[in-house]
Amino acid sequence: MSRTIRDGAHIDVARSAARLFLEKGVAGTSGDEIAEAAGISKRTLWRYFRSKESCVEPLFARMSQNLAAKLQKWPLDMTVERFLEINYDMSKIDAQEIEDSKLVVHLIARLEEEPALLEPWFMSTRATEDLMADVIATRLELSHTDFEVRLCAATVAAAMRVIDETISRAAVKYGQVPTVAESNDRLAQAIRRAATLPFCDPVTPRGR
Amino acid sequence: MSRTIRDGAHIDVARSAARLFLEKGVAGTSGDEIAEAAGISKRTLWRYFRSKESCVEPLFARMSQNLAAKLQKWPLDMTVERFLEINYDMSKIDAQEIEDSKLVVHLIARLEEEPALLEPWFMSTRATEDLMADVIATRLELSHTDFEVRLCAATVAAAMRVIDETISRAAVKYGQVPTVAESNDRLAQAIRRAATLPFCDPVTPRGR
DNA sequence: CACAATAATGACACTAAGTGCCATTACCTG
DNA sequence: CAGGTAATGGCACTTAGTGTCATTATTGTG
Repeated sequence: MSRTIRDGAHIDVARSAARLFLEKGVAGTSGDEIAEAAGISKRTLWRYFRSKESCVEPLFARMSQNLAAKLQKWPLDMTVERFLEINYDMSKIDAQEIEDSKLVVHLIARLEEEPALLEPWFMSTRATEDLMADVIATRLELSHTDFEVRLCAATVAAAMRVIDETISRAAVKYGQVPTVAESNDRLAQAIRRAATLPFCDPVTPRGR
Repeated sequence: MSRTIRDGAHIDVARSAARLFLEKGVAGTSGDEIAEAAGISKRTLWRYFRSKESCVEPLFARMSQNLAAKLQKWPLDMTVERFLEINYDMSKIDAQEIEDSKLVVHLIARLEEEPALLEPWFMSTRATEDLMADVIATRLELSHTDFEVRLCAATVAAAMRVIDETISRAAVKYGQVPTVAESNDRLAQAIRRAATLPFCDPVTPRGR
């Protein structure tokens, strides 16, 4: 990103912030505490983040980027279902990433009690939307600024958000942890149904 | 709402805040200025709103509630297209409401330059989502907490948001003001395409 | 390697957002 | 009119967030 800021500096802070938020609530956590827990000065914290709540955004962003990285490799001649099925797991060998996922799931599960977390969560959904717009535009050979593409990206991102919220709540509050295959299946179904453009099916590069 | 707070006190503040935000930007407007412009004390302002940005929420909310009021009267045996066509305008005789709409359109058109306004805007979308969940649930005789209903409400609300953003930007930045009929048509189409459940078509109360 | 340029950080003072507390005022009820 | 409750205002206070500048780390260059 920038020239010399250590890669991962922001997400390290995000992890500290997330743990504090989960432990003591957003209102019960001060910026100073986050800075101290992350081992940076107060001043640097506010250079990294525009607000206390936004400190957790890098965690949400990582999930998006993760998905993005996968979707980059989605072959044009494959359905979403098949693609997600094949890609199920694979990359999730990193222990850090599993830990991050847990934090994210707990944060999402707490959205109702912690409305302050809604802002970063919605910002993340917005980022996912942009991401999906690129994916859709690429598959259908359209511009990512095209109205139809924006519309489709918005509905799909919204569907993904609902899936995330549903699964996270079920996991944290009712202990219903689905298998990765189940989650992916549910996600694929929701994406397909939410889509307003046919990007979920195989597409043919040149042909009309 | 509450026992003695004057009805419309909040939205009056919202109007003052919106005008100031549009004139001098969010960052360039202080809470004190908003309070002064609205003729209330600083202290009361912070009792009304949790943050500076959220001051404009009642304006967004009014648009949602407006739509909600209409949708309450959506007959079960009518399509969205027809319903919106029939309801096009009608209620918009109130001068105040036209003024409010203008403010909202300008606020939405400025979302890119004023990311601080994204939070209240997303909150409003969330409210619309809840609203649509009720409409969908009623039409399909389901619970508004049902996963399928939530999913559909989310995609539809997202579509409505994109329409609002598109139309507002086009109007403010390129002077392309569509007729009410055009807007409604576009809205109906987007809703229908975004929907994951068949609530846009006539539904039969008891049957099946 | 040394040195200059530039980017990142920290320290500290400062502004402004937002809260706690309590006295005062408006409103509703009997 | 009296008395209870809800809303407001004033003021002190906390904390989120910024401006400024000196210091330190990093990178590129001869």
